[in-house]
Amino acid sequence: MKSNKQTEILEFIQYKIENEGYSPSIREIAEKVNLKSTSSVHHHLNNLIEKGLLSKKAKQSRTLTSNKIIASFKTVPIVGEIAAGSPLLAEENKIGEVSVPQEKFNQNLFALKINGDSMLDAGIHDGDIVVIDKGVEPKNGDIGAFMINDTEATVKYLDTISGKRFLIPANKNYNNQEINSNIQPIGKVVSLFRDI
Amino acid sequence: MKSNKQTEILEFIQYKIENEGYSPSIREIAEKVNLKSTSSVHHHLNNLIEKGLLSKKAKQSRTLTSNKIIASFKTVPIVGEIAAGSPLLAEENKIGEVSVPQEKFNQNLFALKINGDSMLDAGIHDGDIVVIDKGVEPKNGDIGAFMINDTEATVKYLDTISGKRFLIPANKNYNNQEINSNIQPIGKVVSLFRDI
DNA sequence: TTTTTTCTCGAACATTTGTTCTAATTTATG
DNA sequence: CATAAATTAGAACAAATGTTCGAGAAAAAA
Repeated sequence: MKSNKQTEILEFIQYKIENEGYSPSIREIAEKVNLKSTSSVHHHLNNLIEKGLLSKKAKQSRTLTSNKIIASFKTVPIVGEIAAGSPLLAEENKIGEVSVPQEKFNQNLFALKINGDSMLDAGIHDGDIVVIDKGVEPKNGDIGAFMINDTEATVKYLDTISGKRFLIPANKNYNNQEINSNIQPIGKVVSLFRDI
Repeated sequence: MKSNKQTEILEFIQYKIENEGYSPSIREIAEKVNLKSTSSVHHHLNNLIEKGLLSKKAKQSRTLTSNKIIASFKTVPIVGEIAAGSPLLAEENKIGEVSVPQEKFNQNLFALKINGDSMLDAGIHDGDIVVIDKGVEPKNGDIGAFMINDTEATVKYLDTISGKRFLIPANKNYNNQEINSNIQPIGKVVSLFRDI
């Protein structure tokens, strides 16, 4: 009897949930941690629940959930270059998925792979993945995603200069672009991922 | 009968798993999608399984799992400023957690919150979270994390100049720092997260 | 329409599963 | 050592749950 039985049980539950996708039954736990009786497991479970380490629904099978901060995630699609004429989020434009923590997730999120270095001075590099919230209209000073001619998505600063609104790159080698009817805002850039 | 019943069922299962942490029972599904018989649900479940959209263990309750690419994640601790004398990953230094996709996860990962703008030109901003792999020794040209005097963690480029090894910031306002016995490599920076 | 397929219902059944109780055993405590 | 507390075991029970079968209803196809 090396380590604590309760720890053993807790870890098995967490392992099972992470790897199988569902909680073990009491008898499965009993077998795993070498307890001959379901009531022994029951005893430990109640103990763990009292300590606030576990939760479960009474009289319902396999409803154990670990209260350990096991973040829950959702994935949002990553789009790359936009095929001419196709809607932004068309399946053909999808090049992958990126995950965002559930607490930040909403149905308006998607991600865009950055192509080029026009936002380099904002710390947004070629190949970075930016997450965009379609539900938030970019305001002056924000970094937003914009659709140009329905075929190209671009990420730029938005700001007003002398009463006119411009897409403003964060790179001196690129020029400001005045917003016209060919440019539609998509949403606001809310986070960034990079593999180094 | 507006939308497809199977879609309805699938979405309920996914919703339930994501929000409650465990799969619904067949009767719970029946009630939710307005089917009076468990066998009706059973029928649809088998259909969904045949289509490869669901999996379950036979004769075991609440073992439905969605085959939709719901990425699995693990969290790694984020450390901020390092308390003097305490080891890098001491509990007191931990300021949060960040998640990495399971396929990239290994036990050597942890994250560091960037303090300052010494790596600005590498697109690493103040407040960014960088993930560090302790199992990978930074090589020349890599961005690595280093421990200085056992009290401060820093992220810099590593390179050799005239036969000597330096920590090299990505910002002209900061100076190179020659590596001596007070500077220990921690690991290589492998990814970056930013909330905008 | 007729035929076929798909979907739904109801009921019954077999297992799995959580729960409870008492007692034996082990471990800690004085 | 003696006592108390914690742990484990065994059995039995009640409830939840998955499964199956037959038949009817609805929808689709011919």
